[in-house]
Amino acid sequence: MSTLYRRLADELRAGIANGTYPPGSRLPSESELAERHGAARGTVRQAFTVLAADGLISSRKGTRRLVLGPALRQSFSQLHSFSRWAASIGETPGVRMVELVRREPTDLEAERLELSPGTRIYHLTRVRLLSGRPVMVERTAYVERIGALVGGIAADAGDESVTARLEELGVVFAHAEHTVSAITAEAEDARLLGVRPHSALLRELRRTTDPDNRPLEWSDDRYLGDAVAFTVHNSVRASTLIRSSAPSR
Amino acid sequence: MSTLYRRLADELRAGIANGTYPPGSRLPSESELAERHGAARGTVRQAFTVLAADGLISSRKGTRRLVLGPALRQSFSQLHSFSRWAASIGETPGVRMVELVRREPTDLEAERLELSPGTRIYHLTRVRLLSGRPVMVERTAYVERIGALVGGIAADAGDESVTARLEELGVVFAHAEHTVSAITAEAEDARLLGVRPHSALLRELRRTTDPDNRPLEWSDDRYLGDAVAFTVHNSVRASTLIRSSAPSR
DNA sequence: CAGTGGTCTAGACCACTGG
DNA sequence: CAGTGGTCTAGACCACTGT
Repeated sequence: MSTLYRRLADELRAGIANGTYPPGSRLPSESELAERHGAARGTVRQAFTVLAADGLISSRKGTRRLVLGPALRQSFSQLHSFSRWAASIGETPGVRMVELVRREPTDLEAERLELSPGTRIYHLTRVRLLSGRPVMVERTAYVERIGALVGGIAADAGDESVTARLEELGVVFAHAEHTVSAITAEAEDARLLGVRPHSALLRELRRTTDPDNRPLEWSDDRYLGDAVAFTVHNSVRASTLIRSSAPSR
Repeated sequence: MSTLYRRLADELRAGIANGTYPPGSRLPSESELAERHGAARGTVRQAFTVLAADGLISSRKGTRRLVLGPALRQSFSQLHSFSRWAASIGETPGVRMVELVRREPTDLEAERLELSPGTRIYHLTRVRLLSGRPVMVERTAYVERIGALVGGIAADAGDESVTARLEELGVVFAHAEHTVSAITAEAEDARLLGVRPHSALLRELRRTTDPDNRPLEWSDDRYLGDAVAFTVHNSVRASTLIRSSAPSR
């Protein structure tokens, strides 16, 4: 379960968060940490790699690692689940169910979910609330296997997190691709969110896959323009951000 | 310069791009690659780490690594430079100079650039074009040291890339933080981009720092809503994406 | 110059996959 | 079951930093 390098990373992360290693300070050297924990240098380096991937520290040959700042980053699961994200920022998540149907996929859905001809999908439309205020319209297509589970969940769970329940049922969300663009509110968007048509919305197209890269869901989420922003850290060494020439349809 | 693990990573990346390892196929095992190149297994693993960070492959205990797809990812420098990005998608970049001034920073600029009291900034406003069409308004504040160089560049370079010239002059851009949100076009935005006021724009706030995390520039870029989208790959293991509760001012 | 991180080697044991 | 990736050790040499 918990490995040594992960425990070292957690300890360092905690030290950054609690002020032991404030932003701008230097972390202990690899050899010092290795000796202190009775670990090999390579293991300590694995721990540092985790923190660097989170944008918490930077490193240069010849000097100890520099602390950049406390953890702003949210975990994959917070990014994936609206409910968890809401909880992490101290807001109360809410849901207004709009529709759940089982139907034939559109061409776009079939392509993004890599469906064989003839298979069906479950399509869920909901309005998500933060402390009672509508902030996002969610339109998600689930592959049939997952959608069958969603049917049972969404029916009775009220404002519960679909993501959390699916994970309890053994569904593993491993990778996601998020495409963010600006869009003008359509009539239905405006009605569901309680804003004027043509208001500026932030659109997130999300495709989530399992550990073997098999698609699980494909979602078109539209946020109020002033309700949300997405932040990315990148560096010369590691980056996952792409700027593409146009929103993918 | 070029290290063994980077050469291995490049070779594997090329194999994925040219069809030797098509999406969905499995890569050679660590031990096989190690033996074939006379390298240690740890070195091969370093190479795989690079590809995984780019979202090109996934791995699970017990099976060979899976090829996810060809490289969609753009490099840090393409993300950082509009001109390089334009070139990478086959468009001709253009620039319309609006203003370059040396002045006192606003409070926000002073904070984001970590300025000492009394220092000044250079503020550059430009309209960026793709194949002659205005697609983005760029408003960038440079720290004084960099701005002095920008003054010379922007004056005579025409449609040349400021970023590329700064790098030739020895400025090293190492980290960046991008925050993306939706915003309504203000009067000046609408005029510069040739759209109606209140159109939906995609706003990118960008803060770029050097290898020691010292701020170099802080920019507010506003794209036509249908001109651009940002895409992020993330996974349970590595992610750099944040969803924050509100646009940072 | 001593200290540091970057790279690389050559082993080891384990948990997991798939036939 | 053999093969694979995940973790970990214990070394080594180098380039770079800061004094």
